[in-house]
Amino acid sequence: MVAELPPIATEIEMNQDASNQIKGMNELLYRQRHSAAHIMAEAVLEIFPEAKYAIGPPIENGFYYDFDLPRPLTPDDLNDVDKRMRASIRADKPFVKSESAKAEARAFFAEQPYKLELIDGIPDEKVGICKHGNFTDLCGYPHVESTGKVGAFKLMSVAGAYWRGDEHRPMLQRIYGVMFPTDDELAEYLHNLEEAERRDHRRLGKELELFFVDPIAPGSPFFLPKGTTIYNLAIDFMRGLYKRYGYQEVITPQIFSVDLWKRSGHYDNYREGMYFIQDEDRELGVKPMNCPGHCIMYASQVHSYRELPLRYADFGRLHRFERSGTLHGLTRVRSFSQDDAHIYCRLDQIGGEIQTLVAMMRETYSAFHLGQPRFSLSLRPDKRIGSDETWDMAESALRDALVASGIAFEEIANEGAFYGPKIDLFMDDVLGREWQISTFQLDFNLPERFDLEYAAEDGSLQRPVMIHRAILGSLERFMGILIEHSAGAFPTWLAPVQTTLIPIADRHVEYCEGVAARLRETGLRVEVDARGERMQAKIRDAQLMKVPYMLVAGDRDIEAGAVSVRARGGGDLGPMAVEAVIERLAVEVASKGSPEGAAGEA
RNA sequence: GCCGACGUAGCUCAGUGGUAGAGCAGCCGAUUCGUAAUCGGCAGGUCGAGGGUUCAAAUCCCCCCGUCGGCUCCA
Repeated sequence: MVAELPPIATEIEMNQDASNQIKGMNELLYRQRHSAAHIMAEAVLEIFPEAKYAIGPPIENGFYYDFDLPRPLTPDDLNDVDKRMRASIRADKPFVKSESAKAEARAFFAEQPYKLELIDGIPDEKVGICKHGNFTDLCGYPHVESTGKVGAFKLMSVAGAYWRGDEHRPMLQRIYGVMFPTDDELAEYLHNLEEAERRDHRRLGKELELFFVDPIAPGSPFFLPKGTTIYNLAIDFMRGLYKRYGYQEVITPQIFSVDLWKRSGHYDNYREGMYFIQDEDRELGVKPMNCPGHCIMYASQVHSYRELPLRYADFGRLHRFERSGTLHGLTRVRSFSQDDAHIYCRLDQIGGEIQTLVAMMRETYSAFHLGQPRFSLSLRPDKRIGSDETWDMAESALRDALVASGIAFEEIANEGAFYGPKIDLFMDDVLGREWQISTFQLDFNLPERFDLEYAAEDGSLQRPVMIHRAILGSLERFMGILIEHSAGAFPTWLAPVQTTLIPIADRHVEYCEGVAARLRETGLRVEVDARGERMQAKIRDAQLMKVPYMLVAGDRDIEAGAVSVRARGGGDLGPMAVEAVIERLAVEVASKGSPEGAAGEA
């Protein structure tokens, strides 16, 4: 295996434009991170010569490599790997690329089952080989010229990872590292990580007294009064939209006979995600989704084309079994409710409905001060129901609606559900993990299974199409994302406590209670901090609880019929008349603003 | 579920075979103060559950529960 490839510096075209697929990585960084993975494998093989090595790609903030090792890695091993990597980098060994015939490569990697499997999966006749020092790897991707050219790195963790992500295949040990071009950028990244931990919704949920989870109910959060306030405000907000956008809210059962789940197909396809209860005479399933119940409701009445689109909204509580290892604060839970709705409409109404959903989504993301989500459009999979004409129609209806709304989106072939194409919206959490929030899914299947019909203009009976849609998605998950994006400093309309009255001395408590009563009359959520603490301590505590406005009252204020206003983040705003404060807060609440500025754009 | 780490007071954490600790929070008392922590006292733990080793276990071993990170960003 010899034949030299062209020198690295002359652009080797990268497989599938690999570096563009990963967020925030230019080609140099891609090469550096990829090279670092090779250097790490070199180090691990020095320690464990018998190790089997699998794959080691560059990733968003660094790189990883998967190994099959004789024993679990310890933190000491990581230090050892780190040291050996730095030695290799100091030695500045050149990366030498070549190609070899598959047969030669198979002979070379005879003791490396994972490499052999990779070779089998490569369509070309020749495979890439990359060597530096004594380490040789199967590799078709570009590197830096030599080990000394990589950036600043730090090994982060060891984790289990199934070979090829398949839980039926062996579990390997994955070492994660981060790498940036310079020491400063690495330090900044590590600093940002620490900052991110401070705004982790699980931490803030406890600190701000919003929610907690207890081992007594894994994956099922308890919402404390303050968290419940926010949760209900989110629901109120959606109800407000429903009035304007023509939705009808409904209430449907929690537990259904398995007959329903058999008819809907959930029993066959989703059973492992459901909870079942044995009644005295039959088996019942706790609902993981509202859609079958809504279909029963739709079918309970006769429908005319004049009623369509018919929009049923439901905040019903859903239960889904999630594997214990996947539970995560509010973002992956077993018990939750959604701002769920199902729209029954004609095929030609799909486009208009989607455009309306985008408008609702924009209002919502703006009101909650979230940024722009990432959109994806998932197209027909191989295994599907419905005719090609129907799919053509449905896919272009979704695509056209997005284009008409000026939305940038990514089309993903083959990722749609078997029952229809869908649009998903994703937001990052504070650690850069992406979660699905909103979803708009077409469904040709359930109307079929439940034999849903409407009377058309010509008197014939037609089948409606169904749109599953949620804008906040799981309210639990939404709240988790909301907490992290706001760092707990919610816009005023959402803050569980909107103002705290701070009497300077005991003799000012009565006045504060009077002001608080006046504020409550206008619908504000107000507390009076009447503890025997100093004003400074009360301010500090209110700041830590991220209360938007602190109203301080002492002798001077009482005399003037005023309060001294302090805004969260804005400092001391000086004395204001009580009625002026009410006016300011009313405007801010109505505009969904915050003390730090107006509502964000979505 | 699987791999690894972790689980000590309400919270954050110290304690690695020999009498369970600190800070904050809580309670009581004093202080009545002008924009991010007033002072003093008191109380608070079957050391996640169960089993084992040992004269002796928070500490070592086994098992269970839970939490945290990870489990295709595909040579």
